[in-house]
Amino acid sequence: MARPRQFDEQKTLEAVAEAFWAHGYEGTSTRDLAQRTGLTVTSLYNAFGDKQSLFQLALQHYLDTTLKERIHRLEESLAPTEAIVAFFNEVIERSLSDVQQRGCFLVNSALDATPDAPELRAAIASEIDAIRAFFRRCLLAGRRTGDVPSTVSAAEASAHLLAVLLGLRVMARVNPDRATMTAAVSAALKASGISKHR
Amino acid sequence: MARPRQFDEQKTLEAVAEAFWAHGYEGTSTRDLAQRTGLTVTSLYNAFGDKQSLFQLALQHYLDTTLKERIHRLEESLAPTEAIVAFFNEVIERSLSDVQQRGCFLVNSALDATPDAPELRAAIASEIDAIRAFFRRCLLAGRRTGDVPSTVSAAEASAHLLAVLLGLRVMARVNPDRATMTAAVSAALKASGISKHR
DNA sequence: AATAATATGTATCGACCGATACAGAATTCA
DNA sequence: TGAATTCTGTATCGGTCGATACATATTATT
Repeated sequence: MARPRQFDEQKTLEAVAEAFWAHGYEGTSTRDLAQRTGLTVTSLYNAFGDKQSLFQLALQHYLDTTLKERIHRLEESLAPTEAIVAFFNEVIERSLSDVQQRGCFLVNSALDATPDAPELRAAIASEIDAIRAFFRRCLLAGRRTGDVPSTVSAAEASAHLLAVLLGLRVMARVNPDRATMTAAVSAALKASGISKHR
Repeated sequence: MARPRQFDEQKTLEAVAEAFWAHGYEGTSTRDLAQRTGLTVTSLYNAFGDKQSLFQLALQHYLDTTLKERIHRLEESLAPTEAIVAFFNEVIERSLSDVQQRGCFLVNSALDATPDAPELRAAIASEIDAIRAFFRRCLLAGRRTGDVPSTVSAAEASAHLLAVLLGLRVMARVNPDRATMTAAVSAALKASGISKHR
């Protein structure tokens, strides 16, 4: 028994995420967000709470629609080793096609999160570990199918692949160069017992 | 024919760097810097220019005294492959011993630098490439001494090691875990033809 | 000692920050 | 239709931001 919201919350969170993604938490004002979303500051506060919770909601929305979607889609439609290869390929293509060179919202947030926001840090750490878990599942599944030699430690290789992925995202932000990125990925895949050709 | 400066510029830049390192550019106010250095805002502006140039000077000071010093020291005193191993070991130990979990000032700055600061981005990209050049020199030298097999491409392996290093720095900021870090480094070193034991 | 030049400290500028009070518009339920 | 409830827009709050003007203190040169 009340007036319904006159804007699309999902679209709004996407616009908010893009603003935070490009300029960071401190570098984005609530007025910027209002202009970017086409709403008023009041509506934003009314719908999503204060700036901190708005940031977390936008980050979560980004993760759900981008990262988790990617993991789920690749893991379901491709063979284990192919899923890992495709994952890296998508990250590279995304990094190179973004003219704003925003890198990864999650990684940006990881470095933007100051020590005095422990719950945010914990949430980010959890999401990052989910990526590692994805690598680990693929590696173990690949071992069962015979695509990954049993001499490769899943724990070690998944940590290794995660580090390379995070490193790629830093490169994407500051200097996205295809040759460097593909070289790094190629070496990492070889080390994990995954042949390059897909 | 004038009054000499009554503070140590190097010490001041170190204090400034630590503040920016921990809280980022936008998250550190000029008043924070004044309190942290024990100076007045006026003195800071008088000696170093505005906030932007103060940031760049502090970053440069950090790089000269930490990163470049480390590269120079290791490259001069150790065998090529040992220099790489020692480099990663130092990074891991530093990451784990920092209770503030600040990660790497250079990497933090890389992600903090917005797209509308191209000269800063270029400077950061240049510094990052210097790390890759260090890896490359070590790999090529290691090949000459026979410690690195000639089947390892120096271009590919240096990009790979750089990605792992940057990834480690992200991990250090959000969740510094020794097991994950050492696993990632161990796999990367093996892939580069560098035996783990030092 | 006189003078020129620089450093320092206080006070303050205009702009922007996050956040909210308040009133009016809009919509659902009775 | 009437009333309760929620949303939206304007205006504004106190605080902090980066930056600077100004006066004073301090030092090197003449």
